[in-house]
Amino acid sequence: MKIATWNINGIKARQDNLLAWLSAESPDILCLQEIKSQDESFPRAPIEALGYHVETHGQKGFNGVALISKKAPDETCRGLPGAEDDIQSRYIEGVFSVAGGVVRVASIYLPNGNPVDSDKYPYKLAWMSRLKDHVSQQLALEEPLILAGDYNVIPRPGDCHDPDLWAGDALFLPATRDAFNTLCALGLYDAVTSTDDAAGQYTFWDYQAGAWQKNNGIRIDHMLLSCEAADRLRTTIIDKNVRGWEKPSDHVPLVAEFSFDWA
DNA sequence: ATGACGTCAGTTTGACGA
Repeated sequence: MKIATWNINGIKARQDNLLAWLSAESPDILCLQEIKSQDESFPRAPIEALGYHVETHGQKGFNGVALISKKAPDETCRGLPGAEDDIQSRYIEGVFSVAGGVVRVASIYLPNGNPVDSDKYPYKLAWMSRLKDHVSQQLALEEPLILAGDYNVIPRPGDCHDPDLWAGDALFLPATRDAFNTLCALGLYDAVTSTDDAAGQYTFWDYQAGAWQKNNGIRIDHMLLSCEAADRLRTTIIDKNVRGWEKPSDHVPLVAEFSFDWA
């Protein structure tokens, strides 16, 4: 079973790229972030025409996440629990039946947090704390759990081209990395570094200043796994080729192959 | 160098992103 995550930076602007990628790669489950669309205006039909089921959690203009899957989830959860007054659409979770049990998959769009002297940074840290609380509950289920998405966290200096440039940024501040490490310390495995610990495995290149051409990238899209999921992980691939397509997203897909089969 | 570049909302320029 192939499970992927991709921040597409606008579903309407990226529809052709998405359909081409789905056709070429045929993932079983794809977690999308930054759909920048309301649920009712999400272009479901052409995706369904490829044989996919679509679950969205959108909002007007910004943010928005979705789950695209070859089979419908048995249940879904929209929004990260723990703050009923949070109206930003950044979390959707689905439970999928597979042979011998279930896999629980979340599409996550963690807040950026810049500028750090605004209320956006405390919102980011509070969101990470809520995520930790939620994940600790989910881990008690002892299920295969896959937390995939744009974390807006550069975990290590080797996950960016020039750490000095990121020193004061919300993606790389010590408090940000501490929160990410605290989350991982619940017992999660990073799919990328578990299979290849090398530096420079970027998932994002800015549109500006020729970042792609200079390979000035960062690794901020991650797939964190419970041990029950990590036991089934076969391979992980960052599909950086997609960054060179026409009208690309600034993020590329992260794809993991697991030894699960549909029920 | 709070800039470049891109998307969205919805009217032409501002908010937001990383």
